[in-house]
Amino acid sequence: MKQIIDSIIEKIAEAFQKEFSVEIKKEEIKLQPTKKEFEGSYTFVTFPYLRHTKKMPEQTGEIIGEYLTKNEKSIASYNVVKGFLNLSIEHSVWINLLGEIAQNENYGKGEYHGKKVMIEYSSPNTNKPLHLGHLRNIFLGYSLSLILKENGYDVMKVNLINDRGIHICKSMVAYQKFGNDEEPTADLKGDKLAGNYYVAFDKEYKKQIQELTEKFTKENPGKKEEEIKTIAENEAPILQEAKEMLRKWEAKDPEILTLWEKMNGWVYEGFDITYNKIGVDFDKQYYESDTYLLGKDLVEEGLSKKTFFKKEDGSVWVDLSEEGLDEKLLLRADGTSVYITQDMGTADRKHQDFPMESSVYVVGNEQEYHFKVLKLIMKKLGRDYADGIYHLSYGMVDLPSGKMKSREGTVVDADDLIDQMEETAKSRTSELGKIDDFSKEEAEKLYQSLALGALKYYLLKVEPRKRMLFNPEESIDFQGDTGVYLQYNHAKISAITRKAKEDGIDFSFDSYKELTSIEPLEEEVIYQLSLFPEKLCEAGENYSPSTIAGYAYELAKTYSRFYAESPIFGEENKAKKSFKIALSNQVANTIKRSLHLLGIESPERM
RNA sequence: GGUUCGCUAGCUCAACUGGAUAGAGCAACUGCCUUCUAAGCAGUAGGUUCCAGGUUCGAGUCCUGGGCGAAUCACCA
Repeated sequence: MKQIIDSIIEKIAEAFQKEFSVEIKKEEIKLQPTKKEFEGSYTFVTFPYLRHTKKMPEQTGEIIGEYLTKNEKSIASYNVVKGFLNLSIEHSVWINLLGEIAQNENYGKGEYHGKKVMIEYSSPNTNKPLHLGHLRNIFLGYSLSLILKENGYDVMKVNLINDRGIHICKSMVAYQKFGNDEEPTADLKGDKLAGNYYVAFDKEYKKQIQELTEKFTKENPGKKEEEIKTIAENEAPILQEAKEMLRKWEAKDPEILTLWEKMNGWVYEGFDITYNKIGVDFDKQYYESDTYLLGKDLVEEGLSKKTFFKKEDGSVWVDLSEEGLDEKLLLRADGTSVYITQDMGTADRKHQDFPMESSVYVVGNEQEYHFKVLKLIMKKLGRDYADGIYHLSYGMVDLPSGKMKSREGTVVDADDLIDQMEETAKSRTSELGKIDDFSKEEAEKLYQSLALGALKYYLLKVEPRKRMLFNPEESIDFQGDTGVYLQYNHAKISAITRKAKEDGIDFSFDSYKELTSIEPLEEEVIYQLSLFPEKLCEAGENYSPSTIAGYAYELAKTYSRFYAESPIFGEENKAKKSFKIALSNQVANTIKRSLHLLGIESPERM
């Protein structure tokens, strides 16, 4: 379709030259889709050019429209409303276009250019199971990796696992105290087990704070409540134990390391089950226990380049006030590193492992400041990849009761949610009774596809930066603008192509290329199909799976109208019947490709 | 307090990066299954796009000021 649009634009430029004697650059001329209420497919807006044409908007439109119908054979007719010139395209152009799209199964796929991009997502802590917020992160990252690959990138998916630190020690301490050597079972995955002890730690910690506060208040009647609370929080014995454990861990205490490895191993097994179930994977895993000491040589490098500076106490800082930010600590006075130090080192390590032009971090929006700083620092250190650092920031998933908090156990657990949705899929499906001949395995697989389809689409259709509200009381829809609707349309069309093949109907381009006329809805469906390449491209440029979701829904909706009004196998005209089947088949293919880019499967039957 | 982000129908979200009468889904109401899958289709109703100015042929979109909400500005990660 691009050639046709380009050709029309060229002719518009020509019209300006011949009719108005003005030179307008082709790049300045834009066509936009015609609004549904008006006749036509593409619209040219005349307002910006009136100072050149020195004519009224309607007149300008008429003159250009007249010129185009005479000189551009793809234009069938035109109409001018106010200053908008609406162009209708010849039916034969649409028919040929369908043929072209149908013959190219990679229609719209970006040419492989080999530019490297790394996408980091998921990045879980090993002290708690995955919840709904993680799912938004994971689905975004995974979908984005597919979208960029389809746009011709060489993509590396990585997971940076946060496997050390005080929070990990908290669940370990609680396990030591209350665990009684409990082990994961079929009913209790390893990540769930660890998560339970993280919650147990918090419970005990709160209890101790309460006790200490009461005790201190008695002992120091005059003291401010807040001060006492702060002291209690710091002095609670169980927290001291966790801190002590972290010191031992850093000193490589064998007993602690054994416990750490054992518990983390359980968690990884638990995570793998979930990753596997939701159909995502990674090309490489990084562990923070390997990377947390990195970055110190970068601090040295920065000092010698005088990019960083040392304060009297020996701590190292960078001054970002020119960039409108503050001074930022990079190394503590005792020589230990902070969060940003690690991330600097990790950025370099990643680039050594995979020399990428851009590096995408799928991380929640509460870390926007952190990544802004990281990018600036790496730039100051002269890293050429710094410009390619991109923080794909997304909003939190909130519950009606507020924020999800793992340590308080107020989260929507990922596994539970998926199980629950599979149940819904199961009961809906059996109510409808369309797959009674399925084997048990086939049926289970379908429920899973539908449950994940609904969930992934639900999380991906919303623009990432918006926070979203999830109400567990109202289950995720299977109707309307949903993943299931798209899957349903795919399955519906699959039935048509199955029947066509059984009946031995040819629906290749040859079978309908003689057709001269098509219906408006058919034209609209082909128009939608022709948008796939630009939508794919746009999704890649904006790192935006929601673009694909919105596109697929529009396509399916347009097709559904066609499907409802226009019987296919009842069609008398043979060429027309073949055309309708080809059109349907192409819609199914495009829906399938779009869903695939969102990480969603397209069942043949449902 | 500074910075960033968000605010569109009762609810959840769109709006092709400045275009025409702001669109979908859910919820409500009306029709449509003896013909290719009704997890669907068609329709009714629902709006001061947070407010006030400005820029221009044209503003939900850009600028200024204000309101509400969130995040962040840690020697936590």
